[in-house]
Amino acid sequence: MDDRPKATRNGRAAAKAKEVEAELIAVVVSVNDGEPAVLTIGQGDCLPSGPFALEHRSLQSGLRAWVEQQTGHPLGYIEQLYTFADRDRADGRQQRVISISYLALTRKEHATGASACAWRSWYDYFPWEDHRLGTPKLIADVLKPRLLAWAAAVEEAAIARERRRRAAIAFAFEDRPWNEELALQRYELLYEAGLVAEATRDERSIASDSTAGTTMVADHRRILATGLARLRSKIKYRPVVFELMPPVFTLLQLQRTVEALAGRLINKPNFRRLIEQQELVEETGETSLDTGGRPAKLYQFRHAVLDETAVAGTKLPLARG
Amino acid sequence: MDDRPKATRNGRAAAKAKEVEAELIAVVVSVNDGEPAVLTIGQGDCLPSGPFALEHRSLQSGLRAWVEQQTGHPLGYIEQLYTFADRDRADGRQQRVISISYLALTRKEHATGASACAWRSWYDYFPWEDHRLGTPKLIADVLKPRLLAWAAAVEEAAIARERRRRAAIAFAFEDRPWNEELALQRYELLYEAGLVAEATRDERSIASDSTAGTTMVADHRRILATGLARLRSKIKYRPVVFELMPPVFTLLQLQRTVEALAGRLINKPNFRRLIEQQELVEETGETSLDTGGRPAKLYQFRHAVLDETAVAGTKLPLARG
DNA sequence: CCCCTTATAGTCGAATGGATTATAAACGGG
DNA sequence: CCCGTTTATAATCCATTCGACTATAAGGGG
Repeated sequence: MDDRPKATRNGRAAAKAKEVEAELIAVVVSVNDGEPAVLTIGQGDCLPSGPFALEHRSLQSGLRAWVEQQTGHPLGYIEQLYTFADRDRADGRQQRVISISYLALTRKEHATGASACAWRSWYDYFPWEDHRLGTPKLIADVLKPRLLAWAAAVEEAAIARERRRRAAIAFAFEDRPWNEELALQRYELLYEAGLVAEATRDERSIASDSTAGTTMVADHRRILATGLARLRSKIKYRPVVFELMPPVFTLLQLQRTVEALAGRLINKPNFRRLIEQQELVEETGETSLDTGGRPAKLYQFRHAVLDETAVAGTKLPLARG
Repeated sequence: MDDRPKATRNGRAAAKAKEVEAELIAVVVSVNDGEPAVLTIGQGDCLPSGPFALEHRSLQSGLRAWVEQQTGHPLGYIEQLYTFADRDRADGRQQRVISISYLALTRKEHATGASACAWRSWYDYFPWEDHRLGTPKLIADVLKPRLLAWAAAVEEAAIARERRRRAAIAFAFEDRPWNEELALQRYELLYEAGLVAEATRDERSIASDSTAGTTMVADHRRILATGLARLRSKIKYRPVVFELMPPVFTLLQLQRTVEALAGRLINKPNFRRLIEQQELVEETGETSLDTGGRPAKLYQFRHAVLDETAVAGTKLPLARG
């Protein structure tokens, strides 16, 4: 008796074609001078990607190889995002494609040679996500009225109400608080409402007159939104920001980086207190003079904390620790 | 010019075989009378699984079909866990297998027909994870000495120290606090140290005399550990427990379910306060008499909270909300 | 009726977290 | 050289949260 799952032997689909093509796709992020950027190829409308092939030792190493080949950029920290399969392939082939997406954090610095790649700001693709200078006018002027119109366009009152509620939660209408982590829900809502060009393109329906943000190929923008949402969530409970920082930095530079990711401003004293009480950084003893005012102390990441995983914040009232 | 990623056209691997087999695999969880269970097939050594085939509309629907076919159990809530590919297939075929794993939460109640499946307790597979009745003796009696021996078995002092530190963090040695979310790290540590049978089996090395927990096929136990860790983490910030509860329940039943998942006890008054102030439940007006003591109020889940996603707990000191 | 069991409410103090104010140290212009 | 500007850094205040504990209520069984 072999030790493989029974399903692979007697399942009802065992006789049919089961082969699929597996594609690796990367959301490579860096932050430069307070501007979050993503690594693109083509006309800035495509994420680095390539098929998973026999010569790759693992999914991760396959991804690294493709990104390095297409952009000249070696990757450090990477983490799996999501695996998609329900993509509509326009060509008639009876061949499924599975996309395994990854989030990579890096620094721009590496020279990229002559590759046809470019760093583009996140907020080119999601202009409604940057709230650092206040709520973007785009939301009140364009998105809100069109989302409400989309809700009103349906017959049933219950569905219309549900649409309004979803829009209100995602985009902070009706005095709700803005939640930066809902980036993916916002993109999907705009897609449903036909407010991003991908939706009308996929549907082959009437082209929308005004659509928001720069378009990408296939579902790449959705994958980018997935990475954005994951990163905004993760910076809150894991010290991943430091993957985006130079070896030595000031606390304000660190704050600006987090603000760039979160798309909103942070209270300065409280941010410093948070960083210090978690003992995430240590002083180098040096100071930086090019701040314009009083010199700022330079810090470096305490790599030791990466292993002190034990400090995962509980949320349950556990008994007698 | 077509709109597909360039990589699929001119990559260096384009000429080689790129087809892979995609396998769907499910960790189906339920909790019955305070005992967490996982749905298995075979001799309790195999998770429900099957290949992703053309007739499946999506990964999720493919998974649902396989689980229902193999176990007769319809699935409700499911979420993607992780996609693996670096498995060693013993057979010599030059064919990669990608495993896409899912976590499903359900209730045992559904009649499962005559399928060859069984509910097994989590803690059969991970006996070191149940701390409800105190720290299992297994840890101090077996795992700790063998982990320390494994650390001592290496030449370099730095590596030995690193091994000791990893073991101490994962298993709460040296007065560290126990962290129930590290279930996956613990399994992987035991695998590295050769303390689970899968490790010695995969290595085809000397069989270990004493190994811990019930073995599973291939890497199924690792996938189960992944699901366990994910669920233990998720119950802290999303109301997923209710997927495991009957429509109506007492607060103590709810607490026992969370305790079963977390593998540790919870402070009763504080748990009640937490549930109530989050407004997760509402009274039905009924009471339950079969508690043994004073009748307990019956509650039901407020499904409205599922949409109030806005309450994602922040951890950054954001400015002026 | 007493006692045991479980349910439910309330209290107390430490710690956390958001907002604000105060002080220190550089620079540049008059 | 003083003075205003800019930025860094420290300290304070207060509301809320959270863990641990105590007290009271309401059923069943001997």
